[in-house]
Amino acid sequence: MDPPATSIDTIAKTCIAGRLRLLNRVVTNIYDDALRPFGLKISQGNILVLTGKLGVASPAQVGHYLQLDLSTLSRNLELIRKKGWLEEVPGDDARSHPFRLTAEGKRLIERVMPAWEKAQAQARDLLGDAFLSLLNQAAQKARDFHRD
Amino acid sequence: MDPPATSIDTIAKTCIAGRLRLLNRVVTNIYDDALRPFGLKISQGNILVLTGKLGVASPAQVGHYLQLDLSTLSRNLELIRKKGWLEEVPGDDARSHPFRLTAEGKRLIERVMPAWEKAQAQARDLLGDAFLSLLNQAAQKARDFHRD
DNA sequence: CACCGTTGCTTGTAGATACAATCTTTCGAG
DNA sequence: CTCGAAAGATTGTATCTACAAGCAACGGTG
Repeated sequence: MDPPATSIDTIAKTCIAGRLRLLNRVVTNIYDDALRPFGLKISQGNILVLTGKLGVASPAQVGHYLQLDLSTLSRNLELIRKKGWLEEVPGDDARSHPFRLTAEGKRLIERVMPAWEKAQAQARDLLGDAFLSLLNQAAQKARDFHRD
Repeated sequence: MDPPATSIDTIAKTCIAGRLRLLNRVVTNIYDDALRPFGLKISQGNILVLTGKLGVASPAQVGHYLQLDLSTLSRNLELIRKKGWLEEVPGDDARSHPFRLTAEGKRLIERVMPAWEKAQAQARDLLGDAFLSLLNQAAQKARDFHRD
């Protein structure tokens, strides 16, 4: 018979958050290493490409799609704006702060594409195709996940 | 014929880091919400349970197993020590700073177990069992992943 | 049109993360 | 034994993350 597992053993061996967070660190580092020559971090890159797809984007839109807290996004956007990759656009509603890619931002994305592809290939090697296809489904589901 | 996808489209639709990071945010929030009544974050919880399994742990050991930068770990450990859940132990080598769980730290883990189980069940529902089994393999592989 | 709740976003504060640089201790070469 | 490189960890700086609180603008109700 197996002896009863302690709480410590159970959590250490099975915690989903622990494994997902570990993987997140490793994979984020792969992309950040690849993009470092361009002064871009993948956290910012993902905001840029989503903005590019939206054309004109609002914080609320981007925050929901990336499941990113608006207070986090607010400060991330300020940094990206300072780098000249995003610009504000006037909105009809005075509360809104819509923004879009600058020409420089679009050029940046083209320039980093080869480095991004190398990182993507490394991540694919590490995780495997089966994992990746389930990752897509899970991310889609998580976008519609709302706490309480 | 499909029109050729732009760099923006390709990255937005396929970036592994983007999806993994989104999932990491959602899942981390699930656990942090569940553990908040105890003043514990899952980032600290994972360090605690690993330390519990090791008995006496070194920063290098924990950093490698969690794939966590030592500079990050150094400051996380200081916070956890201040809360009384970890304590330093004397080491033979004056360079080393080994540590272990305190009695209070062990009690904390027992106390949070039901809340952790609820979060774990929510995460399992969100991700699905197929994903979780691949997550285990990938995390194991990532532990042996070394950059450069 | 005056009030008041809601919406959209920013600020205050705190923890997590990593790179670069630093510091002390240890160990090996000579 | 001395010196210099390596090991083990911390400190300086910057970014990412989220909760709580706040602020200004909108919109409906009377």
